[in-house]
Amino acid sequence: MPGLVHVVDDDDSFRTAIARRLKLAGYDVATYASAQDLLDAAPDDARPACILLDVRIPGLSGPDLQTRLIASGSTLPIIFLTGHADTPTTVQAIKAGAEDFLTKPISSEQLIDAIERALARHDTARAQRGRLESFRAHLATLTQRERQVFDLIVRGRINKQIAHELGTSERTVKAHRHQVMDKMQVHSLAELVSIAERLGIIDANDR
Amino acid sequence: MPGLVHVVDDDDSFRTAIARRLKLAGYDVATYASAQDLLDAAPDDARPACILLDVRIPGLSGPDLQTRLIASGSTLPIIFLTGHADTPTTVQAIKAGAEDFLTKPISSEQLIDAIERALARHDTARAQRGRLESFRAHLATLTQRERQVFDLIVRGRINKQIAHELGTSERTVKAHRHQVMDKMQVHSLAELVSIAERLGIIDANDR
DNA sequence: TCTGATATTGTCCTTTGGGGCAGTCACATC
DNA sequence: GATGTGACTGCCCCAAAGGACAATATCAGA
Repeated sequence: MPGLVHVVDDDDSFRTAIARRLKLAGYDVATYASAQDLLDAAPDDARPACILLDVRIPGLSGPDLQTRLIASGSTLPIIFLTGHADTPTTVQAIKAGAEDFLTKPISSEQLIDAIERALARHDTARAQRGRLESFRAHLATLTQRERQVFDLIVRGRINKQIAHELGTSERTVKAHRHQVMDKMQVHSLAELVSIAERLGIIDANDR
Repeated sequence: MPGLVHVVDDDDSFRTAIARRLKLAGYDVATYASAQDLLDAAPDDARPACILLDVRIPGLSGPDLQTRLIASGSTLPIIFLTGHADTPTTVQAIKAGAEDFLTKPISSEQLIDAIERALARHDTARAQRGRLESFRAHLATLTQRERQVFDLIVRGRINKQIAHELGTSERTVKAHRHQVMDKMQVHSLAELVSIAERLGIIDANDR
């Protein structure tokens, strides 16, 4: 499946021109006249895609849209494109994770380079997010008690200590522990700790 | 201890002027006429510090110096300062991890804001690096065999499997395992896995 | 009121991990 | 040749974890 490029620009003639160039290069293209149009379309993360975004557009600005998308949890990489770049905006956009910041006019070669990088990054980001999402989903099925036990397990406590800290018996902890391993779909403590670490559950300074 | 600002700029009058302003603001200042001068001085990571760096200087350019410093493992945050900013350079510098990219003339307020951010980031980066360095140092004391056992332990293998994979006995694995726990100075499998995860030793797709 | 989810606990047994004690073997260094 | 280090291993014992089977208690809903 070809990559999908979401083009957001208020200039009709620019949109059609860039869309033609990108389609020629083998990409699927979706165009939007405003940031709000793209938000309304709610592009999915399901396929390799990126956003080609003008900085100065009526209504929500490019950076505004970037902020909204990040807040909504999107991992779509953004390539900014602008006629006139000012340094603070550039710095801010890149710091916020934009894939690139290009100035018009732009050569097809440069543009396609940037798009390829963006699509590649989206791929890895999606894969990574997919794994984490799956872990988080499992984690969400834990009951309160199971979650407490989970937290103590991955911090290296033994059942006896956990039982004491939770004011219950060692046998009960074993039962919860079993549930945790089952629900998280892991077969070893090592896997469980790996996952907890990747989800940022383990504080570096708590031992 | 006040923050230390390394100022790299080939313009004598600018260096002295900026040094005066920074000292007034309560910082320690070291000045360098060229990138090479700073490399020769080999500033240490031991105290809160940052680099205020002109992009265009004779010899090694600002971005060149940035590349060298990153390659050498420095965690000193870099604030670029330039008379004329071009977009590709700005993008590249920020992507490479520069703390900020400012244009001359710069207000003291903006400058000090940037320096404060840089110093704060340096602090956390140093703390984090310190912890990792300590883990790495412990890891380096493991013998080949212990390291093999370590790798298998943190991937969730049980002693029996490790013994089989290494073609040795379970008792021997236990002995190595003991050495590993001892040398890494941890008291639980969970801690060991945490460390391995933070050092990037566990591949996400190996289970 | 009956049901399902959650939390709790017991007994019994097996597997796994941890470690003391003791000893062999190879290899390098002094 | 003595010494030291790393790798290897057996026997024995204890602690911790895992799981089978069984059971009680609470509470929210249907």
